[in-house]
Amino acid sequence: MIELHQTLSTPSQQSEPIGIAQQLCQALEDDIVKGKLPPGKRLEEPLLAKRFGVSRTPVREALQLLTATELAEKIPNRGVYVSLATPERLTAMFESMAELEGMCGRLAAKRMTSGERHNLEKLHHELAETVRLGDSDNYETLNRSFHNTLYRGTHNDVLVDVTLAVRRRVAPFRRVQFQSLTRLASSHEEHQGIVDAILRGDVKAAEDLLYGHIMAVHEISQEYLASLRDVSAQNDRAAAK
Amino acid sequence: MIELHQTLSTPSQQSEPIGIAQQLCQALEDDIVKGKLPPGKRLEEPLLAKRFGVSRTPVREALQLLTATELAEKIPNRGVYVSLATPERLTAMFESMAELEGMCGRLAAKRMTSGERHNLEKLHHELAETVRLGDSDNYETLNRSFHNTLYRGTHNDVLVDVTLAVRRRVAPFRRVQFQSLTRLASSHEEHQGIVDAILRGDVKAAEDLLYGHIMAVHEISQEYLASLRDVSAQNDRAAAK
DNA sequence: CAGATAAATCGTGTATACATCTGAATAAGA
DNA sequence: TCTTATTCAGATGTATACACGATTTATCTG
Repeated sequence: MIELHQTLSTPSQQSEPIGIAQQLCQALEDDIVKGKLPPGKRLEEPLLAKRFGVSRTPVREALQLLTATELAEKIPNRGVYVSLATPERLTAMFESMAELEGMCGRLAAKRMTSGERHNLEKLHHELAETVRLGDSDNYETLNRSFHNTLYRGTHNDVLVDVTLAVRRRVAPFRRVQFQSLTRLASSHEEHQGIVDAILRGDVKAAEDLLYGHIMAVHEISQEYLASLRDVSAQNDRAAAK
Repeated sequence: MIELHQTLSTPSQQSEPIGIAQQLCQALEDDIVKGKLPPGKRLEEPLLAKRFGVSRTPVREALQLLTATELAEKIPNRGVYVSLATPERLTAMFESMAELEGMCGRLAAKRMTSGERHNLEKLHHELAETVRLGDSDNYETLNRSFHNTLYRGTHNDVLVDVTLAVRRRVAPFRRVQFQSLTRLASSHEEHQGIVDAILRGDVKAAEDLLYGHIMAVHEISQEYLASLRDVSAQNDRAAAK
């Protein structure tokens, strides 16, 4: 009845020994993002335990990790439920992310060392290559490094943590943008302006450009969310049959 | 050998049924903040289980909650350790908090409804009363509501969550400011300016004043941290005897 | 037949038992 | 005596069992 996952281990970066709970959490995240687990769906421990072939203990741990990322919420004595991803909530997430990225950009433009600035420039050039090749997978990876470098440029570990936490939360909805090659190109163009602003220490421009850079993804994601709703509706119809 | 806690239930707000794990987490937080559990200290499950008279299961849950707040960090297969609270990290926390409060203030000044603005003013007046009476306990409670109202004024649930998360992280070090009555008064004076800025929709002023309001606590907390280090040093000497 | 109440069913919360891993102490060898 | 291997104690990771609570179904009463 329920489709079993053939393997829990992710093909990439299996090198470091990661716990079962984290793998379960990752798997559940993916399922939530892809709409297999619709918002509001109850996540029952015995079911998941059977599905993944483990006991309830690591499942509970995974669920707690999930709730920590706000992708699901727990009601005491009543189980864990997939969080609702309303358009309003999506807007709120992107606004928060945009504000945080802008903040990071402003501080980074002020504080980055010359070495860090050079590093950012280098990543930007490597990104150009992936755009030329249309290599969206590597673009996503390098793009992550690009933004990470910005965050760390603030020289504020807590701010880095906070920003990364929010990014994990929006990541599901950001990911879809990379499927469009035209978006890839315009994203890279925006990066150009950002890098310029950072290199010349233009605090205000860095902040504003980064804010816009994130908000540009907002609309795209809303369309994606709408398409998910269509899929969900289809599933509902199929289930009602 | 090890002093047992007489009760796990907190005297205040015991009304709502809260889980054991959360109570353990709270207790551990307090112990960490008060220096009973020094940074770097290993938190061993069997020990804590005995100490609180419960099994390892809820203890593990509590530790996971702790690590989610970054007050402790977990190394796979090697246990959970109390995070280090260096002066640099403290500065980073306060800077992040100040930036976030400023951000919230800016958005709140722009978006709060007249009802919300009125509510903020009302809380401000109630705070004035506690200052007059020197009632630091109620000041802390009302102060929390005051800032919560600001956060919610952004009309952005995610931003509220993020800000609250960081506040939980700095809360330990903010708390000490309320022990000083002079700080209570100056804190309230700063609130006055903030309320004025919000009421007249002065976006920039609200942001700047809130940034300063948080950073004012920074120095006080650094002194507190220094005093904690003294205590820790004394403990070390006593243990070495 | 509608509403309320009681019993059964199922999931969560907690405790206990077992497996695996880590760090250290000890023993063996050079 | 120092280095290295091995063993061993203890903690973490996982599985299983039990207690509690909630929800649902069935029964009873009006």
